[in-house]
Amino acid sequence: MLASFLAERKLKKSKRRDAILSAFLAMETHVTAEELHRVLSAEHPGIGLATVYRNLKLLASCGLAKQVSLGGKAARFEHAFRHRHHDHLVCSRCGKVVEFLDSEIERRQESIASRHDFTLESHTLEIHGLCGSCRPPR
Amino acid sequence: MLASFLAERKLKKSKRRDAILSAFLAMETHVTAEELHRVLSAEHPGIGLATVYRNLKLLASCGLAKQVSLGGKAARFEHAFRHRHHDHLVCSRCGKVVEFLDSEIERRQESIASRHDFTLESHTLEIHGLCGSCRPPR
DNA sequence: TCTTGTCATGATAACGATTCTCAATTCCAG
DNA sequence: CTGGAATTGAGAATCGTTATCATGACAAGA
Ligand SMILES: [Mn+2]
Ligand SMILES: [Mn+2]
Ligand SMILES: [Zn+2]
Ligand SMILES: [Zn+2]
Repeated sequence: MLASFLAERKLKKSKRRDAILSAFLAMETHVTAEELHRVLSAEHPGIGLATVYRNLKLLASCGLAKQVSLGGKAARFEHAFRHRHHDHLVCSRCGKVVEFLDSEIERRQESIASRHDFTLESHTLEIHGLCGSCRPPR
Repeated sequence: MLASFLAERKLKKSKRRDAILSAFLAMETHVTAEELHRVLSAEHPGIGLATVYRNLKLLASCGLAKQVSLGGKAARFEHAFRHRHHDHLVCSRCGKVVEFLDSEIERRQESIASRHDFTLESHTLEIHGLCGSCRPPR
């Protein structure tokens, strides 16, 4: 997947590139470039933050990663290979993220787009609220 | 509306504040602080960009304006007084914005939130695509 | 109307996230 | 091996936004 993408565009393999890819794949959260950089620094000290950004963008453009916002200011990346599209429910207090997919909502978005003569390209749906453990009791 | 809000918090009226409010109200688009500043500069030269930011934030906190993102990097503000909640359809090429409201989608978001034991606070739904005039013919 | 304490403002510095620049390094096809 | 091309790290630069701070405007009371 990455290999063919690199080949097609005469991009090279590199130790850091591989390290970033596997660190990202090992990650199970919606991660920030900085967070990933911190993790990587343990095994690969000296790796630059800019390189993490560069490669994350690369992973995104070849479909291995997907950038999402989740409300915060820093961009977050999630796995995109063999991952169904989904939207997010985010706790505004602790940041907990729940992924969901509602096909009726998806369908309606299609119809809204075509009703207004738009060719749907993508959409972002984020629901923010307080999760059970953050909700004040009583 | 603004007046009572200001009074409650011992904030003052001011020429610029009024100017910003009315310029904003006159605006029919989803405007950027910088765009509004540019417009204001015609009638009120010398008004600072920081002041526009400050007051736009104020308008938002008293319910006269609402901040939305619409995909770009700069925050945009839209009227919020006597305005029903709605979501946006945005042309990824020319930036055209269409507002819509789908009550079934709204309802489903409620149910998704409660299904996961979240207390819904807000949501953001943005559909991106190409509008009719931007879509390549062929 | 003058006084005064408070709030608002403009200029500009600071910020955080991200990208860019560029010289040094690493790749890899030949 | 080599040479040319791609990659990298460090740090500068960018962009939108906020913070600082000295100065000006406001409103309420004397
Ligand atoms: Mn996700
Ligand atoms: Mn709108
Ligand atoms: Zn929570
Ligand atoms: Zn368009």
